Amino acid sequence: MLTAVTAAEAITSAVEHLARQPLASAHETAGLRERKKVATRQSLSEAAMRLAVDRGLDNVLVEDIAEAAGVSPRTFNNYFASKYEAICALQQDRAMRIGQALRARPAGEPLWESVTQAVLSQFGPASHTPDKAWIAGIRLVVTTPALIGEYLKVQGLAQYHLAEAIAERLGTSPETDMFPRIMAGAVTAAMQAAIERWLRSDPPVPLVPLMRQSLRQFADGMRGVLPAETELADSG
Amino acid sequence: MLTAVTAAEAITSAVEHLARQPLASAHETAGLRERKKVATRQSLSEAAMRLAVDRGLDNVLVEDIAEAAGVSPRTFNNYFASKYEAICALQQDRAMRIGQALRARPAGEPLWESVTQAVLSQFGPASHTPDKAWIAGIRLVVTTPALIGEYLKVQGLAQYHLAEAIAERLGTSPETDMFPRIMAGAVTAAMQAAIERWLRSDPPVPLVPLMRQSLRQFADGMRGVLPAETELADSG
DNA sequence: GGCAAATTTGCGCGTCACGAAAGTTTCGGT
DNA sequence: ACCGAAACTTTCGTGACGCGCAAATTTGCC
Repeated sequence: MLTAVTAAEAITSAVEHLARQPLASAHETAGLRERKKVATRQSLSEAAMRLAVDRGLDNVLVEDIAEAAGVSPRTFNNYFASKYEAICALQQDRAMRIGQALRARPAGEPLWESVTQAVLSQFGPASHTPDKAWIAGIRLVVTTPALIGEYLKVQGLAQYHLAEAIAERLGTSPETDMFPRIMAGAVTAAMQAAIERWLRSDPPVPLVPLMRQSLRQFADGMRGVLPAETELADSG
Repeated sequence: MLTAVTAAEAITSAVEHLARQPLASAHETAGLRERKKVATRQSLSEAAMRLAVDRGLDNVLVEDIAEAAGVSPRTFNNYFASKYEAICALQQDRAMRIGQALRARPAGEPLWESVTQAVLSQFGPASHTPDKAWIAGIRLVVTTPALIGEYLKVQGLAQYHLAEAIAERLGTSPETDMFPRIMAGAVTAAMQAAIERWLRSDPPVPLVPLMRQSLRQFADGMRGVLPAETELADSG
């Protein structure tokens, strides 16, 4: 794995590297080959998560995960570069699907609404409180120091993906317009904030309203914070 | 390294783990102990960066870095968990300093201005085009797949730090108000976007104006995108 | 059925992360 | 200036990891 690429191409390629992974949503399509790959990937990811949740991350070897998924340890590494990556794969997939969801929104719709809907669409029906396993999973990821790094990495990559989708909607090129990136950063942060706060909610509340509220706080907060209309800006 | 912590506390603690690292700015203060630690850390980080830049990341062992810094390999791991971490330490430190800079802004100043100044203050004088080594360093980090992950992680942690500083300024608690997190996410993304674009600038341009422009694009972009004033919002 | 391409697998190696304990340096009180 | 405690470094050892390589197996397609 050598390292010569043109600057910002690399990020894109890194994003694609993960984006290229078959999403679970590719269920319907394709031949046996593809379906098996998806299944294996999911198997591994789920096994990793489950084992880590109820046995403790440090007590799970790659070997265990592979065994639980019925493949050789070597195959594990064909899918994931580390057990951390395997554990975060679900988050990864969901994050990637948000970009897709955004592209699928009706053409005329205002960006804000599209983004909101795209995001919310990936967290189930509005009043749905996620099941125990999912909660335990997220909690594990957000709680375990060793996983936080991976989590942040996933979030970061998701930003690029989301930014591309936003740029498409705005009809601008990410090469010249920095706004999509920024917007994506804010939206991603809004999601994270909502999730964290949701994790802390003691009588557990449904996630989606919190998520919606977070995006609303984004909007409302910005209004109070934006500087006066840019007057005749300086240097370039 | 076991893993039982209360949910969102862990992130904070992870942030602190890195934030707690002595910053190079602690130069002036403290006894010999502290100063040596800072020196060693910096030594290691610089060695890692330099070696990676001109020899290729894959041709640098932890052992090499330790040797170049004049310490034992084991000591390297007392400071950094991986060579990637070592390489990104400079970015790490700068990111952390932005939070400090924000806290140091005059009390009455509007948030937007404070943030802008805090950010810009960490990228040198306005017309200063960074030196070759720094450029090569950033390019390496943003270009090498294996380092991108670490970079994103750093950015993610920086967000938390920045968010805390913003929350302080706004006088709200990050526990209940999600806006600081979101704002921090946007600002961080703005910085990244500016840096990437700057890396791509062919007749090299100074970074600071680009950074300023990015923040301006943030503001201007938001104005065009914000939804109509929230009317009587729903569920909570 | 059978060939080409993709995927899985076994093997091996160099590297890594980190616990434990002993050695060394710094600190603070007297 | 000395001494004991605390902090930091080092040596040693180990289990695990990440991945290149090449052989074996499975899948896709005609």
